[in-house]
Amino acid sequence: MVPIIQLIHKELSKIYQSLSATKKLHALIIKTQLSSDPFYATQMVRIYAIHGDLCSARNVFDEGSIRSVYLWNSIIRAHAQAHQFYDAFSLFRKMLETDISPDNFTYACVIRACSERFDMHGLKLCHAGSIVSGLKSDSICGSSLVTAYSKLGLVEEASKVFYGIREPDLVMWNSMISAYGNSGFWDKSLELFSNMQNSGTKPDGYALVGLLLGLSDSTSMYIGQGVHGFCLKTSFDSNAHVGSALVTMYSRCKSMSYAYKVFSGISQPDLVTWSALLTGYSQSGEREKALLFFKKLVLVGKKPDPVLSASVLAAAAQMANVKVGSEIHGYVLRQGLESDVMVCSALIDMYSKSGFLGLGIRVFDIMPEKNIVSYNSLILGFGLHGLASHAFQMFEEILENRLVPDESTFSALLCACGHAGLVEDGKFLFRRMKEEFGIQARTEHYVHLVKLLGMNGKLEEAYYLIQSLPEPIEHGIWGALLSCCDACGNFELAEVAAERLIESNTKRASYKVMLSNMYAGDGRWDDARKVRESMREGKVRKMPGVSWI
DNA sequence: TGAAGCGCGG
Repeated sequence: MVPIIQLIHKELSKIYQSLSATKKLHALIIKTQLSSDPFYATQMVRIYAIHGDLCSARNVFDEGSIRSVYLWNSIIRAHAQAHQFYDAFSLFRKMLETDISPDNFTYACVIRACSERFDMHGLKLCHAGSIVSGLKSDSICGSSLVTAYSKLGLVEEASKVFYGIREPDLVMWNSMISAYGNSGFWDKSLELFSNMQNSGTKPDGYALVGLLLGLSDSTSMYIGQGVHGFCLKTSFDSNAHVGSALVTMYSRCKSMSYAYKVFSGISQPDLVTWSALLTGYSQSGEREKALLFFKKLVLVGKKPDPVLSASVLAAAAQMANVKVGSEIHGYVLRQGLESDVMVCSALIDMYSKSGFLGLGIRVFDIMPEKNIVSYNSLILGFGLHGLASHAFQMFEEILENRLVPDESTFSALLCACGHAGLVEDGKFLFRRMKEEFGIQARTEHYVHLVKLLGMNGKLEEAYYLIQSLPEPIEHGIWGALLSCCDACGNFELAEVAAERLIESNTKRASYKVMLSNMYAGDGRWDDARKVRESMREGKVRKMPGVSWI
């Protein structure tokens, strides 16, 4: 090989060097007249994209090289990875007009882009296109389809793609296991995990993380323990991602002692693992511990990132202690994270929940970039302070700024209606959410709506609303009705709600306490005693030890 | 001499 080409290849392997080194290399390639060779053009596009210089990448693509499928793929990917979806898709369309056909890599890239911009229509088109191109049984294309469908909530479609492939490879198995896990079907992902092993494919860390993802409450913790056992046997517990997923799994199952045990067994926990533990403590009510671990992580020299800062701020928000929260605010400022949109949203939430809505508004006003999360935080803040009209003004602003309201936006607005007693506005908003914005109501929305009705003298309407829902009805919804009955002193309905809660076999004691207190308050001591006794009986429950693997 | 599909924390 000519020495200069050798030099270029040596430089190409050092791609993580600076942008200026990349530009020098580019100049060298132009000088040696290699820039029309699609290999070198592809390499330059890739390297410029790594350095975030999309303009130079695009110039390389536009300037005269022969366009191989590699070159097309590299420029489409560069735009897609930078979330410049418009450019990515217009290039893809241009490519379809040329003699070069897209291959499995091209489709994998545009399919992923569709899921990232929640473009169901585009996804179906790309899926169809890949079939026409003869990629129906391709596993690279297939696994990206499985992931994309499951990200858009269509697990059924994902499984159709999966079962259409005769011999799934490792990534294909993992994609489907994660798809089921992400959708909460842990039983199906477990079944697949076992099928995968029977077919002779050895699981890796991805499979285990996918499996652990679906285990999200204490009812499935014994499964999680089984998976944990498997991780120990196969030494996957020392894998950083598996370790974090285990910490998260135990945290979600409200079993912080296990979560901590796993955490302390990881030799070098990264920020994600720390954050999983910290969020676990914060969400299971042990806020002081969350703050303590935040201090510890700063002490061992870790530099919190925006996500971790946001989760410690959430712990402070729960404490409703502005002193703690503003200390963390100071820390965030010193770390230079004050313009991060996630951190700012957490600050808004913390200040408003600590009673300092004005400070939250100030953070909102000066933040350089606002997204739907920051609007949601402020709307919730206005709602909590009884300022429903301000909350609705913010909603208008969201629409004016062409942002898309999400589930949390409506949840916050319904909560605002509840605090201000705006029954008709709340009902209207609930309808708009479904009809105009196509958002399916979730438990939290029903809880807000039931409370809004129940607390404003419309207990029966709330009851009929719950009656109209398909089974199984989340216990939180009946719980909301029960607390309204408690507040209004309606025993008749309270008993119905309590009965349904007991039927649903929820372990939460607070409902029974509420009912028992209601009876006691009315002097119905026998009834109160019966409820108390049933609590004592129900309490003795042992976690069955089962290994599913 | 080339690219790529799957993972944890808000």
